[in-house]
Amino acid sequence: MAKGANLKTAELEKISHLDYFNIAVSVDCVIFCYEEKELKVLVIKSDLEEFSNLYSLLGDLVRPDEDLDTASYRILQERTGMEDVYLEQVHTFGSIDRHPSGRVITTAYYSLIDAKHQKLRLTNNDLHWHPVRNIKKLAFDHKAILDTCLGRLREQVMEHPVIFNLLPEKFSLRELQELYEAILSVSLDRRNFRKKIGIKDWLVDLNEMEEDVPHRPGKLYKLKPEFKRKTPRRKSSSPRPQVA
Amino acid sequence: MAKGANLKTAELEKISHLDYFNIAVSVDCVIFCYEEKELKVLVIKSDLEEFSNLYSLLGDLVRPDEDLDTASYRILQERTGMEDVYLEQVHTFGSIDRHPSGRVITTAYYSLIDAKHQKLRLTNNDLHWHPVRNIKKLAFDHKAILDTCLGRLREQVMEHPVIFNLLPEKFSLRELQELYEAILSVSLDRRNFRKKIGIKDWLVDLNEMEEDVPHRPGKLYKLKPEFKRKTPRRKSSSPRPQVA
DNA sequence: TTCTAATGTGTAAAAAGTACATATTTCCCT
DNA sequence: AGGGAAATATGTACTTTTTACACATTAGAA
Repeated sequence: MAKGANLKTAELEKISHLDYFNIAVSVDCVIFCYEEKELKVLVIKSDLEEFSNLYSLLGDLVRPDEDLDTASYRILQERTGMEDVYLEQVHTFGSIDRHPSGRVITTAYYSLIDAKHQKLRLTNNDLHWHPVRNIKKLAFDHKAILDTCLGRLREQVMEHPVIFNLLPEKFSLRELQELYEAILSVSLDRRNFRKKIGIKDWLVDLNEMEEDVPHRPGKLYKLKPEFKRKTPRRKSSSPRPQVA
Repeated sequence: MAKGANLKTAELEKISHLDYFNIAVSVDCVIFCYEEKELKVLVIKSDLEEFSNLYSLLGDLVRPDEDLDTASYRILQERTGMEDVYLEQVHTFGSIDRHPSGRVITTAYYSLIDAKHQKLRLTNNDLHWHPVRNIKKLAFDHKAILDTCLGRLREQVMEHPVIFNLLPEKFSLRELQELYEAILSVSLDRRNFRKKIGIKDWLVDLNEMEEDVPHRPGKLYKLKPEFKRKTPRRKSSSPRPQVA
């Protein structure tokens, strides 16, 4: 339940018998970055005793005055300090017993950020980037949440220009290809990859070269500005319903 | 808020100041069927005064002892009497002001059912099938929910064999094509359509013919059993988290 | 200067998608 | 019983996309 759940126990007791308002609502963020040629996810040591040896995703209860997208954005900002991030809702997990302290449903978001541009707000809870492929178990149902979000990312990555949120502004085609390979866990043919990316017409050739690489430098590219879409696709708050 | 929200006002008042347990959780079902060559959705007259002239989707508050998938299944069953239905979670809508009587977040599901096999549980609220293409406005944010679910259906329909849940067990290729055309709002070339369906290898030729058609009857097909997937893709309740 | 490691590029074959026309079968009507 | 209407069934040429695959070039490092 992370922080934010600062309810006095007495109050909790008082409402626990009520049928329809005793479900808490949280959001959990699967925050991906790409670092050292690996896809990583931001995790933190669980502060629940039940899960004392496990890590969990970053999440928090939704405040009564914020919508879900705002809540996920807040969590991301609190932890990474980043202002302009790509976030997308994926799925809501609502099993009865998914949280040991009570009924909490959670809406999962995934987020893509450029590891270079963020500074983690360090806590004493061992907040850190963890390679996705090493993660076997997480607290709560967070492993299932991670898997679902990774699945969604994989679905989107070939169709939509979202992957660029994981890279710095300027990148080489090799970096881009390695990132695809890391996300999809496949290896791709270089020529076919370049052809395919070329067809999509997402990139601008910057006429600049890589620097500080221990081999022949490659050209640098950036994403065409019209494809930058860091804010959620769906509007964060739908218009108030109009009475006929 | 539909039925189910039978809280006494005093109790409501008592808890309304609490920060984190005053968000109600509902599910809304976008129940599609295919009838008279049109895609239709099940709607009901809103029972809120604010929306007295509008229809809404079928929804209800989630009970404390049921998970989200179960709740959507219950709603569907209560209204259509069907046992074995295709249901899939799409998106959770959580704007602060989406519901006039308070903070209610809702998880939207879409469902596909064969119109022939259900009998609506009639109410005095004008529950009925409404052609999707005629719907301009619904109560709450239900029009946005409908649009989102229709969009998801369209995304899935060419890739996954879900569409067959809208058809009877046996169908002709013409019926199938007309259904695709209704969902996608396009018209398709018959020969190319048959080729494409053939490649997917989803169908079994039943060696039977249509009957009671006013023209030359076509062959009947059915979906191969291994592609029937009426239950939700994601497990309806995730395993209890295991402590390390 | 030579070696190494990566960049950059093209072509042929296979698969999938698109556009398009004619013969056939059944029903229905006279 | 025959003829017309309406829908079924089917194939081919063209284009586009996908896949498999090899060699010359460049810059850094030794």
